[in-house]
Amino acid sequence: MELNSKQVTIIETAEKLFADRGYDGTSVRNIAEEAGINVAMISYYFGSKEKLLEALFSYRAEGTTQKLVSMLANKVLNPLEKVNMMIEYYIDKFYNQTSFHKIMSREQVASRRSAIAGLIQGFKKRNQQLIKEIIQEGQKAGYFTKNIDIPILMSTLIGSISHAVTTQHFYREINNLQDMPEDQFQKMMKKKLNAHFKFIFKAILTHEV
Amino acid sequence: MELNSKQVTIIETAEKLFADRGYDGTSVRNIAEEAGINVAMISYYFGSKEKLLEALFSYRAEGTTQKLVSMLANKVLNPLEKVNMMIEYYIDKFYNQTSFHKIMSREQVASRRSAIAGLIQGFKKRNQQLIKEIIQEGQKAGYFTKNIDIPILMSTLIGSISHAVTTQHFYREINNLQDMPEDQFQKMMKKKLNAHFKFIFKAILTHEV
DNA sequence: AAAAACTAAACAAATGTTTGATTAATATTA
DNA sequence: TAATATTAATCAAACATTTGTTTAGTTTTT
Repeated sequence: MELNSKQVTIIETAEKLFADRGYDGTSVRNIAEEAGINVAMISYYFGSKEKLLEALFSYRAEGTTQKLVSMLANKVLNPLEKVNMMIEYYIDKFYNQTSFHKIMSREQVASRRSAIAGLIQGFKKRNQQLIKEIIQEGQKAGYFTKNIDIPILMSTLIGSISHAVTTQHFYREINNLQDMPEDQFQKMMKKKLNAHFKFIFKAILTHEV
Repeated sequence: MELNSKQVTIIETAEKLFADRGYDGTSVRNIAEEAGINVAMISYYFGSKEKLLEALFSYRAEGTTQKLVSMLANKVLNPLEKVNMMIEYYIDKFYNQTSFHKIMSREQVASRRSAIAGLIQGFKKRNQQLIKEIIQEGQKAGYFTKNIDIPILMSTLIGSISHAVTTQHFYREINNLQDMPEDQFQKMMKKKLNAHFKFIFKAILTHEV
């Protein structure tokens, strides 16, 4: 879908507001006001509020799977290095698109918007298939142990990162880090999460620590 | 807060609807209709829709910390056994109160309802403190390694379980398990998650697999 | 008789969407 | 090039519903 600059403005404004207040907690007038446009423009460009959400999903989805595919094709990296790259990729993705992932994490709990549910289902299925291939490659090469439950492994990765990122305001308070600048906090968290998950995945995949 | 049976009906109906459609996606008339009561009864008993949500949180929160405290006090179990009990406890908790945790996981992403945010913050702070004590006990006794990042460890546990439970409809589809009866599916998932997290926690806490 | 529980109806405010008109940009013709 | 026609973009206002809450009265319980 081709988007002009005004459409992008609307989508990105909606993204911010949906992330902060939820889809149902955000009115089209909120979006219009924040984006500095007339309410009618939302219907004019997207048809409806719900289709705006779908447009947002399409907008953010493009190029997601691509990265994983190129990782899989890499012939230089061994399977564990690929897994580590995947971990880095997901952590970066969640931090770089926090607003979008807040919306996504809410929508996937129980989306009454079936078009969105279908899109999310599609991402998940596709990505999980790719990761399965990376892990199976490692198993064939004798790097990884057999009997790895990939859905649960992915749930651990996605669920943990998602939880850590979307609730970081709580962790700032719990650990008295309210005054730490955002970029510094993020840098710290990224580093910690990377080390943490690389350790966990190595333990699970190789049974070595 | 003392609750009569009608108030409990309202709270539990609201819980179900909030979990399925979100707080803002559920109207007081939805709740009234589903609960078979007059709309005015919600204001009459709880004051407002938002205070109903607060009442729901209080209703479900009671006795949560209690279990962890009694676990901590246990003198027979060694620290790793305590950690394993905690894992079992959280997995059971999420499965037994799925609706509530769906609401909670949505609210903690970014709650505009400060009273709720405060309550969640309270739970988290209290529970994390208790778990910290269990782990520190294990470190003093020489069972566990030093330098364990408890917030990230908890994020892994809570985030993963929460994600697995709240998105289990996706995992049914991805793994073609749509036809498996709910209780059988849950039993399977519980078993898998238990084994998975006990393995992970042992690896992190003891550096042994 | 007093208090509590319950109800239908009304309230104002907010919701997503459409209408009908106006302005701006682009294409076509003279 | 200048004038005109056509399409796209923008707007304020109106639309019908739906929202959470309150009122004023009735029924039930104590």
